[in-house]
Amino acid sequence: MKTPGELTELFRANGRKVTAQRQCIFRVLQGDMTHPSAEAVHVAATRQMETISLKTVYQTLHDLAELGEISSLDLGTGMIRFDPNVDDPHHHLVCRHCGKVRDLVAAFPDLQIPNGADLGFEVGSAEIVFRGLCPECRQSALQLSI
Amino acid sequence: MKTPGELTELFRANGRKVTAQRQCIFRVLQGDMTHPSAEAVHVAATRQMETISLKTVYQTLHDLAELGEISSLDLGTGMIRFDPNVDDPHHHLVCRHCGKVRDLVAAFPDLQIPNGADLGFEVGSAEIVFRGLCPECRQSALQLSI
DNA sequence: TGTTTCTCAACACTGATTGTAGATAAGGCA
DNA sequence: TGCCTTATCTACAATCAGTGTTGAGAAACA
Ligand SMILES: [Mn+2]
Ligand SMILES: [Mn+2]
Ligand SMILES: [Zn+2]
Ligand SMILES: [Zn+2]
Repeated sequence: MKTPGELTELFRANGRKVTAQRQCIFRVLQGDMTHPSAEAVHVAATRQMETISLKTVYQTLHDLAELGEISSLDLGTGMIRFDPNVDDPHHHLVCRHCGKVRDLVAAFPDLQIPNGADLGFEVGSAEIVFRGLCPECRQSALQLSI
Repeated sequence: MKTPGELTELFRANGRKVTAQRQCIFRVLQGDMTHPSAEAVHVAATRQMETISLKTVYQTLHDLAELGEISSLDLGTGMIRFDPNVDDPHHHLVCRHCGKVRDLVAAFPDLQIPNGADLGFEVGSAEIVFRGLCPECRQSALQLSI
């Protein structure tokens, strides 16, 4: 994702208006590695601007996704997650207990589908999702089993 | 997934009652390779038993998943999909246009996470989702672009 | 500054899934 | 078989993430 300043110019260049709410959301997303849900972005934005509505957050997240500045991910945690890291290709670690999502920057070169196994699909992308327990949930699982 | 007869015994052995509705759902799932949603299972079940309720379908699908006879998949198509194929490990092809899901039976052995890249996660499983266009949607996309 | 067009925020709505509770039926036993 | 206990079934209401609508308000641009 670009910086808030660059996003301001990008929005103007695309005929979108730049409002205080949108700039607030730009700042909130800047450097956020947690893959926040719309709700989480709203909570963080509210700390800077009490009256911002959840709908506005959704709108702006969709605008950013449309411009390719963030990506939206459905990782099975019950809510769409948004990812400002669109510059390096990566996969994801998902905690099956608390839903935490972390980047896994690693190349897995051998995702070639064997001949004939693609059943006629025209395959455009492959995502790998690693599911497990994050350090925090691992810790509490340990304590429970003692 | 076991056969309807075996599932009947399994349910009884687990203290669950075997009803005509449940057996109807067993039959519907038997050999279904489409990874149906609960709604799709309900539609198919209704053809054999007009009055079966959607809630009963959800309940039975959850029971089967709890017993390990089917698995439930969230592949980002908007609905949970159910998979009676729990016997051979496989990955999935998902059509990004119509949501069709197909098995991809192929081993991708090199999914080892590089040392230190797991961020302390205890990784239990890795799923690969291949997204693209199914043969039918590919065909209609072709016709549109001519 | 005035005009146009986009955006804001409140509200109602959707669609998948879950919760509730009384009616009903399964399974065990005499 | 007939009764009893208990799980299950159905209809209905509720939830929850996300979307559609609309009048008020603000940005862009001349
Ligand atoms: Mn990411
Ligand atoms: Mn499958
Ligand atoms: Zn966790
Ligand atoms: Zn398709």
